[in-house]
Amino acid sequence: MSGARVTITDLARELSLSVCTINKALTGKPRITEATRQRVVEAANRLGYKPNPLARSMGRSVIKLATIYPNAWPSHTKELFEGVKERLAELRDYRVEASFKIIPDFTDGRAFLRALREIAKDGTKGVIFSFGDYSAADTSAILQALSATGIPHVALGNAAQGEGPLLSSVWQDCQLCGHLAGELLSFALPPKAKTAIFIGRREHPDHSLKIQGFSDALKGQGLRLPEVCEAFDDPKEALPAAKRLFQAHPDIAGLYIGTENVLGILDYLEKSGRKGKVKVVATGISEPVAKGIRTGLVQASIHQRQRFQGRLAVNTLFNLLETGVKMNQETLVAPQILFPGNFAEAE
Amino acid sequence: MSGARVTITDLARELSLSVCTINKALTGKPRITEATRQRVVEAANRLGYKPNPLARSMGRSVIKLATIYPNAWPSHTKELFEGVKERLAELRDYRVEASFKIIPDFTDGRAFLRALREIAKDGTKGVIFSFGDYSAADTSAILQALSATGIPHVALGNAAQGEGPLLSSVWQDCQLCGHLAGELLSFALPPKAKTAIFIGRREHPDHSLKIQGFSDALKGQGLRLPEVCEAFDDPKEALPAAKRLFQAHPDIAGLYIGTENVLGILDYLEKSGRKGKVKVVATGISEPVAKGIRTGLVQASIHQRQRFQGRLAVNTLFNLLETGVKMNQETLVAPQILFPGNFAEAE
DNA sequence: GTGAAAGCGCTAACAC
DNA sequence: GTGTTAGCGCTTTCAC
Repeated sequence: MSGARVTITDLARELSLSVCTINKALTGKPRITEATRQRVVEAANRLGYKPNPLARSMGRSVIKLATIYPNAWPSHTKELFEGVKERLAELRDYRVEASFKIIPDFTDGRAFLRALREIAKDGTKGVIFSFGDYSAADTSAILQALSATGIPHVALGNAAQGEGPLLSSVWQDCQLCGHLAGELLSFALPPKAKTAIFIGRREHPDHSLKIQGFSDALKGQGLRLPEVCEAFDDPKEALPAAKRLFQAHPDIAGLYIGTENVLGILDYLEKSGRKGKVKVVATGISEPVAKGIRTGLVQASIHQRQRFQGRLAVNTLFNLLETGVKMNQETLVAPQILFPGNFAEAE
Repeated sequence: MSGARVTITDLARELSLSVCTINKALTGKPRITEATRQRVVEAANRLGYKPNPLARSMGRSVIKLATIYPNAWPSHTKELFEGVKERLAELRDYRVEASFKIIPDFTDGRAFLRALREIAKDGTKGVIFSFGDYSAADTSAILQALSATGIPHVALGNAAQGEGPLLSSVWQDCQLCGHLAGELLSFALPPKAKTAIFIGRREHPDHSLKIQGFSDALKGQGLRLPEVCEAFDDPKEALPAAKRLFQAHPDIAGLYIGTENVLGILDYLEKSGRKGKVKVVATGISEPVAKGIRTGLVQASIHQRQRFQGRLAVNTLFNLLETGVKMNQETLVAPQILFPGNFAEAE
């Protein structure tokens, strides 16, 4: 390929400066005149200099990152942070170290704030966090506190309201999840068929986006709008909710379960003998869904790729810290469509 | 997390040896007694030593890789090697350099052999290659020649027959492609519906595996076996073949186009007014398929992720060369299921 | 404000 | 066989 790589030493020689000065110029460090900085930057562009991230990692001191998240939703939050851990383990070679603060009670916003205060003063350079189920007041207090630290932070798996270069959100593309579920069911059902969507709570941003995506897809194919059924993210509520839904609408031919809270719903479908009579698109790769796929109760699943989201959150922060790449305000992760044939390998 | 990382220097101190000796012991270099090697290996395990790949890359001399591939099938071979190039560009930081030999005539096995001979004696440490459409004799001569060089080599996008630690194949999981297509159509069609599969040639390993996967999936759902239709990877043959198929079987309700050679088939479907009357699962993300998706002629596509395959081929070789990780004899890349909603972002 | 020098963890010549 | 030494490209004290 093209010739040898341009190094910082080449620049130094070219400009008759020391490598150290070049470095200062290129990394925006203080003690340097604006004039020489200009010269260096110009020469770097001209010669096509690209810093070597490996050498960079080896040279600098350790970067400390921190994570804060609630101990909840094994199939969601926990998976997200498994991805985070995976990627952080790889980045140990790049001299990145991390601490993990797990908040036991996922309704306790104050505990989150306390954890945050510890982090703020131990040299942490970046934070990855997930909210629990907090009051609006707690949530905004946390975001404010995070912003006040001046430390870049990434909200993982949540829609975090806020602006500014310090905050970035990485989460699933809920609208696309719903949309694909809608396209799958339109693919399989006749035009007039009745469908329904199961979610947690309408007001939850994830869930309202899924409803929207699902409805849009159905409309796009000329189908009618779905029944919407809430189970409030409560495992005990799922079965009765399903029962009510099907008693009110026995002619439902397609079902999109847009939540990870699937067990009760699948139980109901099984027990009420609806296997094979209603096409079911589920969410995720948890054991209940896996079983549904095996037994033929569920035909397809939309996987939100939590581990991948977690890895992405780490990368976002790392790129900012290491290379200065500005963080996107929001990064939406596209889901994966799973059928029995590719279900097992998904992760 | 856990304490500071164990380095080669720590080992040296622990055993009162020089870093150089440690290095020799751990990388299987010559000039060292078996006894000390044992000691070092034991201590490394005991202390949990993990070499730092970054430092490794920075320290060693440049690794030269080479690629050889025919100038054919823009939507397949070219995409595969775009992925290779992408990954190789990233690995420049790791002091990996590569040369590209493109064989103009994709039926000329001798040209391939000549390119190979150049490579064999310029210090190349690994080869990534794709076959063109060669005679069986040429193919096996090439594999023999590759093996004779003693250089590790990865067959990309082909089923390369052969054994031994020097050869690895990375390609699409054709059977899974077929299987998923079958599951998609079974999801949408009534039990007795008639389906067909379009492929290049029955004897081609890719294509026979797709037929097998497709048939298996249909059988699994209690559907009948598909009609098989060959278009011989010839763009001009596709339309007439489609015409013959539908004239013989006007009641086909589902179609799996298992080849990238789709244009003629889609043209025929459009012109014969079959849009909306037959469910179509296509292959890949080429412009004709994109158009089919946009216009509603095609409902879904199975994407073989050529770029990803290419990246994987590079990684396979790099891991072997850098870390000594043995290459799998075969790595099958799982395809991605695309619907209109996630078609645009696929790559 | 600028530069010399040490160091990150490992590899590779070349002495011993 | 084993150790010494000099890099790889960059960051980071700490003198000047």
